[in-house]
Amino acid sequence: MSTRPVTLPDTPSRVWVALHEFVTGEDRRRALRAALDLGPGKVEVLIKLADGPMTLREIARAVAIDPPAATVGIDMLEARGLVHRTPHPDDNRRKLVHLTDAGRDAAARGHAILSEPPPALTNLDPDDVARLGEILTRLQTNTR
Amino acid sequence: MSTRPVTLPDTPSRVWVALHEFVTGEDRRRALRAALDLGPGKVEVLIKLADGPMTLREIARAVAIDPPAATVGIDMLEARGLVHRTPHPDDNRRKLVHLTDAGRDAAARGHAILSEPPPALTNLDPDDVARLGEILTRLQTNTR
DNA sequence: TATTGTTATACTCTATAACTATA
DNA sequence: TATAGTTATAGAGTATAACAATA
Repeated sequence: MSTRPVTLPDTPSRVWVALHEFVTGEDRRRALRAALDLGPGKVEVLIKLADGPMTLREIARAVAIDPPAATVGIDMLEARGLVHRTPHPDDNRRKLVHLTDAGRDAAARGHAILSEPPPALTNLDPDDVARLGEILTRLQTNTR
Repeated sequence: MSTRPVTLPDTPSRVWVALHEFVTGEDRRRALRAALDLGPGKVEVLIKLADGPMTLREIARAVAIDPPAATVGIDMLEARGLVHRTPHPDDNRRKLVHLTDAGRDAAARGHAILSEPPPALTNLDPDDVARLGEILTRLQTNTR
């Protein structure tokens, strides 16, 4: 009787689970909390705002939260002096959220933390890194 | 004057950011909430408990939370009838947390949701899936 | 009427500190 | 004295519903 391997061959499902484990194994939340006292969602907002001001609605859509959550979240960032609101020039209902200088600094520091690859990836064979990059490019264009 | 590409070559950092975007783009939290009314952390606990009972301490370590958070979390799962506590046979300070039948069912359904690969991955060339699986295996053994 | 932002409210998730019971 | 679990408390994060102002 031949022994069969316990692990299945590489199916999309198995690869998906492994991908998730690898990515979420790195605890970015703790790193961001320690460095900036902000969660990943707040840092994500700051980084998006680095490209220019956004309305509350746009922020909510960009980070997949509801409008009330955006209001509360921006309230907190504003209380910390990282963003500020101005009236929208074309529509008095809307408000534009801008980064302050402190917010721009926090966005840059947060981006640096989030861009720091884990050692396992840094130590990976450069050919594998290149292959991985190519496959990811194909995945990203594979919306369908 | 030659035009240089805007994107940098594939560095570990760029690959890391792309990996993260791909993985977290799928909103598992909403899917789990809709199907089971549980968050990813709770489902993760249920799935781990499917391998056998664990003490509160073991659960806390396994999902990287503090002991009080484990107590509160298990309280909630117990109130929903998904787990139950029994005294530890060897040590009266400890308690063992077991899945109930309902908990085992929820763990299975949660595992199915978490294992469901996104369309982009399902549609990926099987050779790329295999390559990706190999690279992930090398990454996982690359702890250093 | 529809849209933008807000307030009120509630629940989940997690952390720190202090406590109880047991080893 | 050290460990396992708990309680109390606090804050971040997000959701739903109801509301005000503006389009």
